[in-house]
Amino acid sequence: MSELQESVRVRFAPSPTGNLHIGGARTAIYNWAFARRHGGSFILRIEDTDPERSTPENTAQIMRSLRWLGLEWDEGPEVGGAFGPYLQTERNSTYGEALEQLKQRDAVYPCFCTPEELAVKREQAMSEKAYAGYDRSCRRIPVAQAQARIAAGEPHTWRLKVPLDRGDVAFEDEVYGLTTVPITQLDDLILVRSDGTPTYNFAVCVDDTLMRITHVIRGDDHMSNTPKQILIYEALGTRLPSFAHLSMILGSDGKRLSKRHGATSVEAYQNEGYFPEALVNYLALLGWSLDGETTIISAETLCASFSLDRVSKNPAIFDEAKLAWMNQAYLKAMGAEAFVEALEPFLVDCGFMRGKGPTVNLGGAYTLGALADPAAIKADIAENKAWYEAIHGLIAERAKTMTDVIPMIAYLFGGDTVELDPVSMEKCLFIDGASGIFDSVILALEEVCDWKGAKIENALRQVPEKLGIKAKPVFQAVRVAVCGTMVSPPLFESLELIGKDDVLSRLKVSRDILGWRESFS
RNA sequence: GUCCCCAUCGUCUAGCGGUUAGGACACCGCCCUUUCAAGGCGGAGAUCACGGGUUCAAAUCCCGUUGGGGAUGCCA
Repeated sequence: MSELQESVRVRFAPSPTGNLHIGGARTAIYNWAFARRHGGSFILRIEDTDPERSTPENTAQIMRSLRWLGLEWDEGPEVGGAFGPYLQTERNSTYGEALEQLKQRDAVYPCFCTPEELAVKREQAMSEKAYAGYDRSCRRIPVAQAQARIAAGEPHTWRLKVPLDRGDVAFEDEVYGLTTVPITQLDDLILVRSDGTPTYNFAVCVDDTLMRITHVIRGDDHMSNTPKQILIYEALGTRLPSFAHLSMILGSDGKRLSKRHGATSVEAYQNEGYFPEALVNYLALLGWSLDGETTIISAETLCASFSLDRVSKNPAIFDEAKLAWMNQAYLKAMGAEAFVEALEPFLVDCGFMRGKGPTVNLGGAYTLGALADPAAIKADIAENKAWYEAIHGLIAERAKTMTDVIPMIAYLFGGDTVELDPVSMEKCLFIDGASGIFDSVILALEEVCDWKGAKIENALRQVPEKLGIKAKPVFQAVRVAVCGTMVSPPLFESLELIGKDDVLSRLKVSRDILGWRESFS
């Protein structure tokens, strides 16, 4: 790699034709980490030259996702910078100037072929022989004649005059190494469309030059564009940036990641309750490795150690299970305070209000659009921080994402009642002598003054001892009565959080049910 | 069609001429245990896509084949 004689400047240049997807996020992460590693600048540029598919909403969403991931850009939309504007649609005059320059250098020529004509030519050439691009017919039009046609208002594009005597185009890719493309494969590509707007390849070269980009780190799909762009740089007479291409991220079937693979956008993972740190960690290691051993890596370490020569050339299959595992690793490692902060939006969305139960409960699914007042929920969290923080210890070893947490903790919010799961009742509640056991349990718990997990456990352990039965069925019955199901977070801590009065109420409900049941048999 | 690129356990990867081919996820078993997890320990899993070379020695270097991906747009 050549010496970095000037400060590193890299860019992430998404086109806002959709939201930020997994592949784009990884490209952004590598650019960002590379900039941080070299004390350079990370620039965001929006490539919105396609008016058909670009929307301001997508631009906003992409920026939201980047910020959520913690990838702050040093220059770009909303933060400014000395080389703006950073939206290509706002840079039209710049491309116009660049085109003028190329005209003066005799590096371009007008092409009057219509899209229809070109399509016919292409199809014909493809079927007959090896098609290698535009046949350059308009290049042979005499200058005076071309000028006259332009003056007459005939629609035309501007094409690059690829030097016929130039040898093959070669470049040293920072991850793929030397790549050479025969010049015969490169045609006179269109730089400026008939409507005066620049094409992707042209805009990229002009912008990367003007924005002083030193390293172009981008998706693999641009590998074949690179030789074309090198030709444009040469026509412009500007220095080439370094290039580094990143292999693609594939779905579980080895095919290009798409909707049918499930969540592909960063936003979707955010909504599913993944942590940005975990996503960044996972994505960073999907195609790059520190040493082959490290699986959990902080953003700081990533920024201190990222290098292009350890980027993998192989396309990688996106493994949801590993991401989920990693997310849990972050969940376990994060402090209770940070956990509550992350949990709050999910509680608000689901309408979980202490004592009032989950507001929206559709057959076990807690969905967005709750009825509870968000302000009230937030206030309750603020006033009872310790209570909410205790949840972390209950679920960290059991949940992978925040959306896992929600159904897991619903029972904590029911106040004096809980929804009882029929299967769990059948298996663990309706056991021999259950109502007697419950009488003892209630009696024992009523006597607990200091309502803490350890005290509750002591009291509860005495029940099976006195009755001369095993502890397990007793605990399981209590679990069902208080938590609603036979599978739940730790029992004693749960009882502590639910509170003595509510626990006793729930136990009495079950005791009554057992009483009625026994009276019928 | 033509051009470019890629190829190590199911998955992500380490490896850069000499290793019992290492780690992580997933999987299986045991331990722990009031449930579920988590954790600990152990296991299975890769003839390094295939075929030729080069070399005393090849997963590592070279050539070919096969398979996959990308480009070949007035999309990016």
